[in-house]
Amino acid sequence: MFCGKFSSTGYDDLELLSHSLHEIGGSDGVSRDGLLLSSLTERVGGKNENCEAKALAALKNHSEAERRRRERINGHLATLRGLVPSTHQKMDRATLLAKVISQVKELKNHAMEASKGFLIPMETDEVKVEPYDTKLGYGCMSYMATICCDYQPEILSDLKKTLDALQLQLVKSEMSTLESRMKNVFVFTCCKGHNNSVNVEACQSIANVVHKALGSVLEKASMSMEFALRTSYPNKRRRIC
Amino acid sequence: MFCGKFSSTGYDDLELLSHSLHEIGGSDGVSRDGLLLSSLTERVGGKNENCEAKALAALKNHSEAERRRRERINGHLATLRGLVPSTHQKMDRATLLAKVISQVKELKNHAMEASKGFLIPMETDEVKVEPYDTKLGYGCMSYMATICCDYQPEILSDLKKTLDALQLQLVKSEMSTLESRMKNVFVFTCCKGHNNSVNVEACQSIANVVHKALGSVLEKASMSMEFALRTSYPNKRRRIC
DNA sequence: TAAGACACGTGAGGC
DNA sequence: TGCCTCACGTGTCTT
Repeated sequence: MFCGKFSSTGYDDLELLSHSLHEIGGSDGVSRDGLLLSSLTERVGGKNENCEAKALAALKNHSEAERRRRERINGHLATLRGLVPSTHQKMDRATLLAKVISQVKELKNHAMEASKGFLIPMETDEVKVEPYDTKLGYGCMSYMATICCDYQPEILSDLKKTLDALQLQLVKSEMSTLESRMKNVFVFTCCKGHNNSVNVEACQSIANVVHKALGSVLEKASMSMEFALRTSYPNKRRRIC
Repeated sequence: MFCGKFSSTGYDDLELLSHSLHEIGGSDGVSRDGLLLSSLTERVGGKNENCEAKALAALKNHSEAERRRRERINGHLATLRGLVPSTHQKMDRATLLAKVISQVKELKNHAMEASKGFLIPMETDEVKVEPYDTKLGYGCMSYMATICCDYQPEILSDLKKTLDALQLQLVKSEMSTLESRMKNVFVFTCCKGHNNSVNVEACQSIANVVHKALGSVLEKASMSMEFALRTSYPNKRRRIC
């Protein structure tokens, strides 16, 4: 074994090292630790003593550095475990990483959708809930819900209450009013359950519930509008333009 | 060594195994592989032959399974390397994971912001660009830009053109008009450059550019509004309500 | 040279 | 028992 040009400083932690090596040694009686130690002890007192000590110290440093590296990586993995939605924390490393990958892709899709353009309210009243993004994949499907009707001040709070009550996982929510009309579009997702597969029926039923809820918001609005028109004004007013 | 109650099927891949062991053996002449093989060959012909063979085969299986596991994990890591924004693919495993963590948190914040509520246009004209989310961290800062003014049909296309031209990384874009007023709010981010640190000056200059651009949109709008008022109508019209 | 990163084979422990 | 996952120390290559 070649030791190189060390400036031998004289310190000697051989004993300590051999002790720790014994401690961490395997249960096998003829392990290589034994080999190392014998080849070490038979030279004690020789001119290679420092050399061997250095090598051993280097080995110790090496394994400790490796341990630190492992700890760093595992720390990050633990953080990721906390970031992915999971039923329980028992997940093997590969599965965790796969989940992280799908999560990142999913979120990126959401971000893309969230930065899409404007919307213009049309003349006809409308409530619809339809599948929005089929290319999402990764056990996630999204719906776009639209409500378009005459603008009334109280409809906003009605709508907000309804959405809050449904506890949807919103991706985007856009509202615009134009002339006397308003249109609100929001996108929500139904992501996979804990069995990792999309529960299509559940999603569809959620979509139906949303549709119903929006329908009653619209109905309430048009009823109060009708009432207002009947009692006070002969015609629906529009902004003069 | 204890072998247990194997049903010895008679096959013998000892030769193959020892060959592969030599192949993967370290450069050290007295490695434990040598040890294993000697303790193996000296018993050839004994009643423990099958036992040893089994043990060796199990060891081989084990190491191969471990290799497959490593490959699986590394495959996922490679996928993640492709998902994080990076200048070059040379990245530490720990660094990669750290980046993934920040990316996930970042995207989650975006998703949260994207699902936030409504906005109401006020009476006074306004253009502002201000830091939006300071808790983002992870080398990412976001700005919220607002423009609020009288509604005019052409302002929407002006605004859209302006935003497209600036090529901002939009998080959220909300527009609402109420009475004759409109308000548009959008959130955009300036994420870290390739040196992993936020270029604060660059972000600020982008914010300034956005502010300027919105300012000219507003100016154009108010000028055309003024013109319309002067030429056609004595008073600004509002929807009667 | 030393320090860091990765792949490897292996022992331990959980079903 | 076998199979699987993880932690460990080490060899090797790169900077």
